[in-house]
Amino acid sequence: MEGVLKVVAEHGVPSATVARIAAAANVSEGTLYVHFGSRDEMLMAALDSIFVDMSNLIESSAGMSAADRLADVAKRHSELMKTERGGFAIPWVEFIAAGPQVGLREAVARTQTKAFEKVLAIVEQGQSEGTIREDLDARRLTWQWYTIMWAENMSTLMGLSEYIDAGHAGYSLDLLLRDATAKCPDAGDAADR
Amino acid sequence: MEGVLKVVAEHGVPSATVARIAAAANVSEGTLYVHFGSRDEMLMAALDSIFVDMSNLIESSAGMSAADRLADVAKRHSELMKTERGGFAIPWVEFIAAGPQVGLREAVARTQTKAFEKVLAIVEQGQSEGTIREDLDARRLTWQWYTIMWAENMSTLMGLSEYIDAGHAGYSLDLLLRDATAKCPDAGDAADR
Amino acid sequence: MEGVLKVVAEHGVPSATVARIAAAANVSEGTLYVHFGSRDEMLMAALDSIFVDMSNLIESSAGMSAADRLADVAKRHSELMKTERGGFAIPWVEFIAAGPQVGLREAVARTQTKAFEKVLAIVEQGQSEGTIREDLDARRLTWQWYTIMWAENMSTLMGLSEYIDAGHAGYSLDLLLRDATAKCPDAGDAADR
Amino acid sequence: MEGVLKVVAEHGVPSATVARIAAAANVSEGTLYVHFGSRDEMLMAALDSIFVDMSNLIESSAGMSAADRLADVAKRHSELMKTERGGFAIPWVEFIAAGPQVGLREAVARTQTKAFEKVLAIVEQGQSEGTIREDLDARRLTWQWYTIMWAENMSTLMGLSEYIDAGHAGYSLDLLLRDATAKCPDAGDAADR
DNA sequence: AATGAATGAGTATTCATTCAT
DNA sequence: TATGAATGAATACTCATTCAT
Repeated sequence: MEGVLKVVAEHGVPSATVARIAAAANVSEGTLYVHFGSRDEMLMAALDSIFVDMSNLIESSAGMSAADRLADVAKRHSELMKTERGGFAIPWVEFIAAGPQVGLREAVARTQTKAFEKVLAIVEQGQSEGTIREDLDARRLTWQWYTIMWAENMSTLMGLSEYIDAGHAGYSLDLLLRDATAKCPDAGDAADR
Repeated sequence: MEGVLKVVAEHGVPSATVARIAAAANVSEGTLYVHFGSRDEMLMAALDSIFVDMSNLIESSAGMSAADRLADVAKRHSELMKTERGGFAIPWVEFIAAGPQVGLREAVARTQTKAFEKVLAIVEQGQSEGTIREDLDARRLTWQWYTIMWAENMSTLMGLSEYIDAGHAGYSLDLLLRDATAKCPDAGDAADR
Repeated sequence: MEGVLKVVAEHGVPSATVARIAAAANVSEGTLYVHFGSRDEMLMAALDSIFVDMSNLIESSAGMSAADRLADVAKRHSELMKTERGGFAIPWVEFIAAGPQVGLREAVARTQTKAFEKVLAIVEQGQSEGTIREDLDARRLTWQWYTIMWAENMSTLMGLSEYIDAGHAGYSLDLLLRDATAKCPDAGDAADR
Repeated sequence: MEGVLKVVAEHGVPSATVARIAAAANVSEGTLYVHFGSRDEMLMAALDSIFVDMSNLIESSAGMSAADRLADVAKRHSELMKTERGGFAIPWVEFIAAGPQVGLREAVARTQTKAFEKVLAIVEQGQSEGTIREDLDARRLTWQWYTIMWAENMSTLMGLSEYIDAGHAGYSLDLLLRDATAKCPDAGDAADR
């Protein structure tokens, strides 16, 4: 149900009440329970929809080289952060914080893992193409890439304008990608990786 | 009140109800209101207590060189992550993600900013001591350090055991600190920074 | 909701709690909030219902002469006072004295004003019929009539049995109506009125 | 305790909490319970103090003729009505409406009865002096006088400015006192009374 | 005698869920 | 299938009262 997402985006997870979801979806509360077993299921459905958005974001840059794709996805992620409620990123962190009870946190972890695999595929493709250094650990590089995305989420959530305005995320990403695409890494670094 | 932190870590901010806090603190709900004006005040007090813990963590390593201190603080942060409830880090992210409530998010941002200044002071001390490269932007370096800490928080919250077990945070930190302490940075890198 | 009135009459407005109202109405507290937005709305609805009862009382005597109607309404009011909970009069005074709350007092004033107009209409009808002296100020006469009704309410509330049993209200009313219907008022009095 | 009255006057009976009373009296809540057995006892004490004010009002006009005293007391009552919270009259009605539970209403009735006796004494004194017609029933006349006072209380409570501004109470009182002091009542009236 | 911290029952209100229609 | 009235447990907060100091 798309109404769920609208409400989550507008009110946050704790205030996404069944009444509000029903109103947003233009159905009665009872009807919601015909299609979902519980409010948690509705939230899970919203999380799935977030994952679809994430996937689209990651896959929409097909056709570019792997490094360009990583840069492009990160750039569009940054732009998303600047929109009204931070795109799907803010609801996503709210899901994480929804409390360990309902199983929402585990669902987010699963989603994160699936999204990780998608980015990992890009990195591995880059390595097989030869645009990303093969001596790097693909999983490690992908986690480093995510580290930067998470930091962007966190700073947006906290409203740390200095972090966002100074472009620290973009800077770190440049560094990461430049190193990953360098044809001749200096010996010392390469030995460690 | 330390009971608040326990409940926030266990249930998340939205489910940190007054009843649960009272139970965790082994007092009645009414008693809580003798000492705090509202649930929000309780949460704020818990946040303050988190900041004190953060400050202690950062300052307890006095006496070492700046780079060693950054590494030491990060190491103790990592260890904290592995304890029962992730130390103060889990409540801290819970606070951030608590939703655009009462101003909790803003309070967290203020706390983060104060903690940032403490780490920044270490970096600047390192630069004046000569143990940290002076050509680096101290604020940027501090944010990079925090980026890694945040990632550790997030992955712990989500229970991403791969990230934690593989020591990605430690690896990134090594990279960051090695670069920051390098006596003779190669020309290309130095020019950009 | 008539249950509200019962509770107000039994416990007074300050003690007309939602729990008691729900019990009196034989529904759950939650159900009350399906139909009313707040406790204040419940009280307001009860006040409206009181006004309807008042209106019915005033209008049910249609067909008589104006003076007879005034006497009849007062007589039925008196009888109401003697019933279990003083009819609607006790809740009504409870509302007045409820304290400078939500605007309950103002709502009572509006109700009183509307009820006043209904009695005033009877008086004016009597004047145009010629059964009530035209040299009297209709509004003043109506207020005098209400003064007697109020006293009956107050004495019932306080349980001043002497006032009620001795029929002081009926006596004062007789006096008022006899004077109002006198064909040839003595000159001195008429000049003042 | 004078603090009680202050709080009752400021907040009304239902909001006259023990905490507020303690604050107004500059003692701790515990201390209040050293001197009073319960909040109700505090309110009773406040009611007694109201009675003292009432008595003072009634007795302060000693020295005048009985009819003048009745007029004088009523005049000062009117003036009291126009002050901030209607002098003691508003708390008095609030006590009546406090609900039949606590016994406050009965206490008010006793107070009213005692105050009635004081006015009755004036009337009887007037009859023995010869300034008030001896053929009138003293109790009835006193109740009639109270009827007017009550109406003033009620209209003030409801904020019925028309009633107050038009001076209906004063008018009715004039009528009552003129009739009560008339040397030679016309035969018809006298026969009835 | 005076205190004030502690309490627990009670306050209005919200909300996920059920179920007869 | 869709509804929405009904529910009751839970929510944050208040307050009269007690009692160890």
